[in-house]
Amino acid sequence: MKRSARHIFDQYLQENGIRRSKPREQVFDIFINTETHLTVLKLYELTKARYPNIGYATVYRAMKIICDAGIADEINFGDGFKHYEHKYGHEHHDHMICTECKELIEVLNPEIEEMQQALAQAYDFTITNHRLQIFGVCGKCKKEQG
Amino acid sequence: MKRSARHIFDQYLQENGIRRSKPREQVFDIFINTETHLTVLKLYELTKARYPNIGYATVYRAMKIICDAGIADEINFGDGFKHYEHKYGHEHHDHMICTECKELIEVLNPEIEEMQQALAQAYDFTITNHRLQIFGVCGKCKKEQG
DNA sequence: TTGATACTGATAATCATTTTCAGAAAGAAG
DNA sequence: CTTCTTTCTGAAAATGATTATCAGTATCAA
Ligand SMILES: [Mn+2]
Ligand SMILES: [Mn+2]
Ligand SMILES: [Zn+2]
Ligand SMILES: [Zn+2]
Repeated sequence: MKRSARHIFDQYLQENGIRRSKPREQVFDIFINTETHLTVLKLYELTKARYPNIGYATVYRAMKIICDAGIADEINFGDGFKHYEHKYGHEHHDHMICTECKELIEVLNPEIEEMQQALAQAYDFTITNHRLQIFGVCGKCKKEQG
Repeated sequence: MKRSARHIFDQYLQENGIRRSKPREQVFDIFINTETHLTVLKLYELTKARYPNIGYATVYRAMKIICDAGIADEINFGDGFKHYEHKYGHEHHDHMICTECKELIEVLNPEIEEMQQALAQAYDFTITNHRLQIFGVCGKCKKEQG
């Protein structure tokens, strides 16, 4: 049977003596029910909309724990903001970002992944993680611009 | 015959009405003679060592222009600092970064580059640039750790 | 119920980068 | 060489995302 993110999270809190506080649960609730790439500000706004007492710092703190638990992943797109996406139950993937409309396309090419491994081996390098971000213009934006 | 970075830079300044000021030339001099990936602070220190009057803000300003001229490239390794590397006269390449000793290995795999193009085409996406950073542990560090 | 301890929201601090600004330098014209 | 306009400079202040601080509050095992 499938272990839910909820279960994984509970177990992580348990094992690390982290309390199941209300504000933390609220951030978790909003994050887990929003399937997009979220910035801290956006996450704060969404949480605040439903749970008006939430504090900005708490969102940062909660997301750090949610990442540590393996539920979320922090992404750096080089725009000066932290972004979060779902990790648990999601395959690794890379990102294609349209610099016009900011659309984000998740892509995965197993061959590219393999070649990175081969490349690393040639240097006796052991990969722990990688980041591939492709920037450009999406089909829609190309049409709109002629 | 080969057009030097110096020539390219002069032409860029000329065409954009940017003056050939002394401090700007000093930063250019240090950058062009340092073949490593430089942070702004490091660049400032190196420049200051030879030209004590240089200001920190001037290094930022000069590097922006040097990048615009196509001589340097700004890299974001996600460590909170801007890094600069030589662009003019250097082939595109990706980076492998050892998270232990911070060593930087420049790599290039033409097949990976091609597959990115193929991947983009499948989405009707036109690539303007990309960033591939591979993090892990280098051979040296693996030995030292047993 | 209680007591130790983790957690909270508000706020201040941090720190790389950017902006501001008054004085200095570049460079075109004469 | 002088003059004049405009760009440039260094120092210092501002910015803005993230982190740390702190006094009061909530959690939860006992
Ligand atoms: Mn994603
Ligand atoms: Mn490089
Ligand atoms: Zn687009
Ligand atoms: Zn290493």
